[in-house]
Amino acid sequence: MGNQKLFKGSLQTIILQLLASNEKMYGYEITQKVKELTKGELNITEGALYPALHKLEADGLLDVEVANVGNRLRKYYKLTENGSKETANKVSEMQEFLRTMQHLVNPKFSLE
Amino acid sequence: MGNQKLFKGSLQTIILQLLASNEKMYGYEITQKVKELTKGELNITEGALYPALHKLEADGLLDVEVANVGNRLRKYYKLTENGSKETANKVSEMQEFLRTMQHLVNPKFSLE
DNA sequence: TTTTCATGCATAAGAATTTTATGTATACAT
DNA sequence: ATGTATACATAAAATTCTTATGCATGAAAA
Repeated sequence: MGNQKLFKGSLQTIILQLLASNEKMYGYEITQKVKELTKGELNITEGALYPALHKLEADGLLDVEVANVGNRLRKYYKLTENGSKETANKVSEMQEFLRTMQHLVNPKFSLE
Repeated sequence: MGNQKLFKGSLQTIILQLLASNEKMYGYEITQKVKELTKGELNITEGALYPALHKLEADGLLDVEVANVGNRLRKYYKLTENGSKETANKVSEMQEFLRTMQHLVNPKFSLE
């Protein structure tokens, strides 16, 4: 953490990209997966995650499927057809953003 | 533009990094330099820039020097000693952030 | 056995950062 | 005259997130 604020605006893209490679996931699973993949560097808070999932669903990018596992509730999310298209767009934008930022922040930038 | 929102939280770091490689700059110059360096991809708005500069100054990271050029006012900003340290920190955080995001968004991520 | 931790969902208040919309002013070009 | 570039500034609104709660199950630790 510490640079958590830098992730502002990238949560949707992260969720979509995870669902592009995992078919279906539920909220808590997403938080754990992100923590694992980033070695604890990024912790998605529930206060950010659940509203984001609801918005993606409202925008038609995700479908929900409620399941009962043991005595616990799970809401599995997966990409809709339109969600897959938007994922491709958003991931491209993210990569372009990363290239741009790297150009600005790279040490060799000092020489230009 | 389009991915402008992704830059949320990175404006301070961009300003500091520019001042780390340019000694002193004024607000309008910063907007033009960023536009040039990113080939128009990133446009810093004045409504974001000026409050950010004032905050960096208030936090003791920047010093101001007012100048008159022609009949126009310019406020030149430069890093304080403490500002240079903070720049190093923030740039490191940014690079760590970029690595993390690239790991999450990279195509090969789908294979993990 | 009671308190803590992990799982699993959710929302609301507040903070931080940005966009959008203005406002002022000089000066050159159309 | 009107627009465009330069140069500063602020205020209202939007966006996105953090922090603080709340509910509920179940296992482990104290």
